[in-house]
Amino acid sequence: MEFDNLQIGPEIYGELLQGCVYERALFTGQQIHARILKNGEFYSRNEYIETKLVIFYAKCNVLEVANRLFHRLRKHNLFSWAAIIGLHSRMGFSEDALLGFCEMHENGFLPDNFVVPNALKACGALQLIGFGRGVHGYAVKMGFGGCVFVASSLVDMYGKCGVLEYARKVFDDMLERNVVAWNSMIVCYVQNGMNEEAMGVFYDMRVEGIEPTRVTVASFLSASANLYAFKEGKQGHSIAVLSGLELDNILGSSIINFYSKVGLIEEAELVFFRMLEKDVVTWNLLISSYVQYGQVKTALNMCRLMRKEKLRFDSVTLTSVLSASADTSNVKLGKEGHCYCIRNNLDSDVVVASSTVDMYAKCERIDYARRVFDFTTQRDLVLWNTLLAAYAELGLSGETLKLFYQMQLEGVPPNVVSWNSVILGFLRNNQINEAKDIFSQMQSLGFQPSLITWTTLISGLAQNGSGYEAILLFQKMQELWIQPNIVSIISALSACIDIASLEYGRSIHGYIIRHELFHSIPIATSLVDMYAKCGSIDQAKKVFNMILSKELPFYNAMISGYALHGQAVEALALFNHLKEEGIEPDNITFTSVLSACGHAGLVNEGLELFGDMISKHHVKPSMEHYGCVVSLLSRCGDLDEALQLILAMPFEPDAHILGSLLAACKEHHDIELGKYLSNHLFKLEPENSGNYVALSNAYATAGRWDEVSKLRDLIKEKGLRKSPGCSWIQIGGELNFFVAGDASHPNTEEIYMTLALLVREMQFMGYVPMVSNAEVLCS
DNA sequence: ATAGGGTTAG
Repeated sequence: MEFDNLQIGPEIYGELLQGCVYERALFTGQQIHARILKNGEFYSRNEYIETKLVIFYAKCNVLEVANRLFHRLRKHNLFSWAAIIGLHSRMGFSEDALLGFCEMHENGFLPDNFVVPNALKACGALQLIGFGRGVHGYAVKMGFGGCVFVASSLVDMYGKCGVLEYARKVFDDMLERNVVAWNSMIVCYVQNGMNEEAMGVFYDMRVEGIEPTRVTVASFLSASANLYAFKEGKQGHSIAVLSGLELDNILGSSIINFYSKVGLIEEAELVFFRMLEKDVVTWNLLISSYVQYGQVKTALNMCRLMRKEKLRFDSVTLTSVLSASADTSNVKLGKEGHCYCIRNNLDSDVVVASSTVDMYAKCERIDYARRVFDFTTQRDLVLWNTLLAAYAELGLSGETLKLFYQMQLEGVPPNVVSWNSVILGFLRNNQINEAKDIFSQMQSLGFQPSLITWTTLISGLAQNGSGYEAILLFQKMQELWIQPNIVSIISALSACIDIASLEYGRSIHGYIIRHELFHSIPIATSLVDMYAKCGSIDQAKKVFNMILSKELPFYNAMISGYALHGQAVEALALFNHLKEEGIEPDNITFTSVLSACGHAGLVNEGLELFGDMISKHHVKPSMEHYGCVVSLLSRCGDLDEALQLILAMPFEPDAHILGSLLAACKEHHDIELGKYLSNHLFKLEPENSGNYVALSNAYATAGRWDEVSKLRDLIKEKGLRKSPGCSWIQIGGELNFFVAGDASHPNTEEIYMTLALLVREMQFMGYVPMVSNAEVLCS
C-alpha cells in the first residue's frame, strides 16, 4: 500500500502512539516514530505529536529517549511534564522527579491530581516529610483532597516517612476508600514494624467486604511472618487460594517467606515448585531458608539449579552463601563466595560486607575479617557490630573497646548489641569487674539490658567461677520481669556447680516444669549436668531416664555425671549402651569415660579405651584425654610412664595435666618430681594457690614440715587466698593442705583453729561445706 | 497510588 499518497494528519499518528502506550508496544511505537520523522517537520515538530512521543517513551520506561525528546520540546505542557515526572518517579530518580515538579510549577503549569501522586511517591522514597507536607497542602488547596489516588498516595508517603499518625488521619478522613487505600494503610503499618496494627486493618477491610488483591495478601503475609503468626499466615494463604489470586512472583514469595519464617520448609518448597515464574527473590528465599535451618548442602544445590535457570546471583544470594560458610566454618566455600562478590561488584553492599567479615571471623581468620572491614567505604551499625562481636568472641577486650570508641567517633552510635559485645569481650578475657562496670555504665547511659545482655553476663560469671553471683543476677533479672528463655535458663543452670547451689538448681528446675520447658533436649541436658555437679546423681539419673532422647550431648551429660561421682561401672555401661544404639561417641564422651576409669583405677580398661578412641573411632586425642591417661598411670604409681607420656604429647603441657601428676606425687612420696613439676606450675599459674597446696601435700606426706610451713607462709605472703574470685575449690584446697598435716603436725591445736575459721568463712560466703570438709572437722 | 528476599550479640 502506498502510504505516502494518503492524507494522514499528525493527529492520526498521535492516536496510533496512544494505542502503543496502552499496549506498552515499544517496537511498534518506534516504527511509528520512524515514519513520523520520514514525513518531515510538519509531523515531527508538531506539538501534539512531540508530546505524545514523550508520553510514549516515558510510559515504556525508556528514560534516555524520553528525556532527550522532552528537552528538545520548544514548549512544555501539562502532559509532557506529567509524563516526565512520572517516569523519573517510577524509575527511582526521585530527586529529578521533584525538581521537575518544582520547575513545572515555576513555569506556570499547575500540577494536577495525576502529577501529585508521582511527586508524593518521590517524597516517600526520599523520606522528605517537609516536601511531602507541602505537596499535601497544595493538593488540598487545589481541591484534590477527595481524590482517592491522591489520598492513597498521601497515606503511602506518610508511611514511608514513618509518620504513622498523619497516614492514619488521611486514611480515616477519606470519604470513599478503594482497595489501594486499604492496601496502602496495611503496607504502611508493616513497613513501620507495626504488624498487629496491619493485621487489624486487614480484618477491618474484611468486615467492610472489600475484596483483597495480591498486594493485600502479600502484605498480610509479611505481617504474619514478622510475628511468626502461624494461624494467621495459613489463613492468608487460604484467602489467596480462595480468591483465585494469581500466584505471581511477589505473592508467591510472600507465601514462601511466611512458611520459611515459621519453619515449615516443606510447605515453602511446595509453593516454590508450584510457581510458574520464579525470579531471584523467590530463589533467594528458599536458599536462605535452607541455610537458616542448617541444610547447607541443599542450599548450595539450589544455587546450582538457580544458575541453570539462567538467573544471576545477587547480593542476597551471596549473603546466604557466606552465612552458610560461617555456620559450617567452611573457609574454602567462604573464600569462593568472597571472590565471587569481588568479581561481580557485590562487595560494596554493606550487608555482604557484614557477612564476609562474620564469615572470616567464624572461620578463625580474624586478620582477613579486619582487612575486609578496613576496605569497606560504607559502615553501618551492623557492620561495626559484626567486627565487635568477632573481637569479643576471642576475648580481645582491648580491641573491642577501641572499636567501640572508634565507631562513636565516626558517628555511628552503638546499640545494645554493641554493648553486649563489649561485655562479652571482657568476660572472655576473665575481666569480670570490667564486664560488670560496662553493664552498669550502659544502664546509666539509658540502655536497657536485653535478655541477651543478662544471659551473657550470667554465663560469663558462671564460666569464671562466680557461680553464686551469676545465680543472684538470674534472680535479679526475673525481679525486673524479664522472662528467661531457653538459653538464659541453660546459662543459669550452668552456674550451679556444687552442693551449695543445689537449692538454686532445684528452683530453676521448678521454673522449667511450671513453664513446660521440660521437653527441650538442651534444657534436659543441662539439668542432668547440674544435678550431677551439685552432688545429686540420683536426680540426674531420674531426669535422664524421663527423656527419651538419642542425642549424643544428652548421653554425654549423664556419662560425665557418672564420671564425676566416681561411678565408673555405670559410666562404662552407658557408654556401651550408646554404642549399641549406633551413636558414634565423640571426644567429649571419651573424656568422661577415661576420667571415670581414672577415678576408679581401671587402668587396663582406660588404656584400652584410649587406644580404641584413636584407632577405631578416629578421635584425635586432646590435652584432656592425655590428662586422663596421665592421672590413670599416676594413680597406679607409674609416675615415670606418666611423665614420659606428657613429654611425648604433641602439645605444650598445661597447668592441669602437670597438676594432676603433681597431686600424685603426694601418694607416691616423689618429692623430686614434685619440685620439678611445681617449678613449671608456679610459672604457668602464679596466682593459683592450688599448686602450692599440692606441693605442700607432697611434703607433708613425706614428713617435711619445714617445707610445708615455708610454703604456707609463701601463700599468705602472696595473698593468694584473698585474690579476687577466690573460689570454693581454692578454699577446699586450703583445707586439704591443713588436713594433710594434721596427723603428725606438732601444732595440731592451731590447725583446728584455722580449720574452724575457714569453714565458718566458707559458710559466711554462702557455701555449704562438702562432706569431706565436714569429716575433717569431726575427726 | 499500594506488594516480596539477605547481615550483628548469649
